[in-house]
Amino acid sequence: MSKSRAKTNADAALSAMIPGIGAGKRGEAGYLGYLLRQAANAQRRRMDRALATVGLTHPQFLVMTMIGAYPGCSNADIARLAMLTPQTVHAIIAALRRKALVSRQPHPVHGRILNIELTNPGKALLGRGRARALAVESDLKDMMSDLDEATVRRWLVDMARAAPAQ
Amino acid sequence: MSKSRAKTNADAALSAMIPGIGAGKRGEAGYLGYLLRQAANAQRRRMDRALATVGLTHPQFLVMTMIGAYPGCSNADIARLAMLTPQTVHAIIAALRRKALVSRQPHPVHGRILNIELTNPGKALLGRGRARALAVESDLKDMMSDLDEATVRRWLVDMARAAPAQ
DNA sequence: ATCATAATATTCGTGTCCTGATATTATGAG
DNA sequence: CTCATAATATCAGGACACGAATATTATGAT
Repeated sequence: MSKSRAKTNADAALSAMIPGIGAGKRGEAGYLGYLLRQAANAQRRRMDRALATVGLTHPQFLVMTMIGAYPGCSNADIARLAMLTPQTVHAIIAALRRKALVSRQPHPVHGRILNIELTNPGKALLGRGRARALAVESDLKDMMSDLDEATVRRWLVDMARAAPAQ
Repeated sequence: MSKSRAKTNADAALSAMIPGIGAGKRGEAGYLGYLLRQAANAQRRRMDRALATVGLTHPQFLVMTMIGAYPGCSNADIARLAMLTPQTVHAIIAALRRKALVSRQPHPVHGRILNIELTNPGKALLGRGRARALAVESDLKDMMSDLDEATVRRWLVDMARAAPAQ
């Protein structure tokens, strides 16, 4: 019903009222929260498409990236880094363990913590995923000026900081 | 492990390396895609908390808002507006029908389409949810200048426009 | 030493959200 | 009219993502 494909349209009268992505409340006049969701949604889909070529979901890639950056971190550490709950990370780690991309070792001192690390196949796959992710990131930067980028980055960090404590 | 609550900390050596929300790659120097995800994540949680007081999830509120704005729209219309797949919207509509917040009528002409409308209890609940949502939106606007807001809005719309076709 | 507090890992149930697939109904071209 | 094309609604399956709850282990104060 976005006017671009009104060829086979069941109810032109109603459909004509429904705006496309840049129009009406879906455009710059819309709610900030809605626009943020719309943009993040698009980004998530771009990343999922890109990472599907190496057999990873974007949450899996995110968690593997965290583990690569902080080898030996715990489930709870990852949850905080990724702004997810421990339960969610648990499910993602379980999927990665099933694929033998990560392994866990009991903490040498603390009896409860399990240290998580990438396996060799995990490191290799992460490298291939990173190449895809960087290509997407690069496209994003090309979309705006350096001046705007500074403003946008500051705003994004402020938005995350204003989050309620988990 | 964010330094703010390092009281009971299992592994201070590793934890000290892990940045908080505004620091390191979690700050303005991080990947745009990651920052966008982090910000949208925080916003989603704010909305879910606010809407939980009226018993709605934020996708349910979003879909009800669409139906309120375009009464008689179809499942497919909503999917396009919310940037979701028809299957996802189907699940949300099913939940709303279980709660008797929306109803469906066969399209008067088209034999396949089902027109969706809010019930009276649905309209009432949407009104109460809207008050909560507007309070969150208002807080967002207070966080930045009018000049920055224009830049941010333009960028968010560009990000959504660059989405791959569903 | 004990005991409240807190952090960890985990399970359960519900609600998104996607890809893939199927059945039904319209529409347009021939 | 007929048939290819497309749009609709829906089912099935898998992967997040959350709140609530449980069990285990540490820590800190008394």
